[in-house]
Amino acid sequence: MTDTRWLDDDEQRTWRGFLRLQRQLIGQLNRQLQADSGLSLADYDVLVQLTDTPEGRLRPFALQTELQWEQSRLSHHLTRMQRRGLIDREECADDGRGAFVVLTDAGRSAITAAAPGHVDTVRRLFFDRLTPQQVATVQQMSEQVLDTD
Amino acid sequence: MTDTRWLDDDEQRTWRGFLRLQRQLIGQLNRQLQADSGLSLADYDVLVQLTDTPEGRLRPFALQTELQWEQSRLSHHLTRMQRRGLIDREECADDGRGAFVVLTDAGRSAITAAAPGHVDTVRRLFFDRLTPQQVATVQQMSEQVLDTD
DNA sequence: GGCTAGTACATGATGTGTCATCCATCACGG
DNA sequence: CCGTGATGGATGACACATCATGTACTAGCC
Repeated sequence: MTDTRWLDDDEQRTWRGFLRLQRQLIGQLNRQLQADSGLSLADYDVLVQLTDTPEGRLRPFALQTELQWEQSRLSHHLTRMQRRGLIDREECADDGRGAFVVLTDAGRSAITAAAPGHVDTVRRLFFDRLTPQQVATVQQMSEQVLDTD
Repeated sequence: MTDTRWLDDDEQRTWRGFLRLQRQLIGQLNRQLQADSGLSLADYDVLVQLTDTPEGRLRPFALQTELQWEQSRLSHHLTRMQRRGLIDREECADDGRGAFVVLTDAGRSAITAAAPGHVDTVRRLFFDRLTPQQVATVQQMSEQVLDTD
């Protein structure tokens, strides 16, 4: 057990800043979405995946790998979204265990209504405040950090 | 109402990458802390603030401004931490409305035990995977994005 | 003193994420 | 056909975050 290399002041500032940045961004995005269209960021992500398919239907496990969510989180979330009428579940003929998640009309109009405002907010809070060089760095970082695992 | 400037593919990748990066990092940090010392990241942050004071006592509103938490989140969280014996509440003589949050012995030993492993993890997952230049960019970014508001 | 704001904090309701666990079904070797 | 293990998915319990609201006290101001 070697000695811990504590974070120096600079590193502390960076780390705290990163945590705060991330919490602020997510928080504001969530509030904007919630206020303007009654959706959460998670709802939005699910709906986007569904609208990206021609039929507006996906197997949950496909959604799961797209979103990189835990399986039970997805299941719970789908239950809540179904209760709110944004999606529906259908049985899967091919696989007796499986199911389909289907976009409802309400779901489709919700995402259609929400998208412009959300994209504007992402642009305003994130891209507009960073230089192209910084944006490129973020891209690199996410690849580096995520791949190394 | 002008037309929405949608995100191009590159921007989409960057944004998704950032979201995923952040979720992964927080998730792993939380799991490590939880597994190794039974604390959450939030617990850890509260305890750090308390240990930074000579007496291990702070007014909740001071904690709030340090952590930048919502007041009710803090209050709920303190209730849970108190129930687990990590902190205690005391009345404040100066201000009849106020209170003090005090570090208990259990709380102090919990943070002492947790700190090395947590710092190691932060280093391993974040700092060790980034170049000094990237770290500097993160620092800049958090300042830019957070100040602009 | 009495009125009015504002501050410090708590609480309840509700939505969200995680863990552990369970059930049904599929795939496959015997 | 029959086990055995893997896969697709649901569920209950619980920790956590947020919103709206409530309570108690302080601090002016008349």
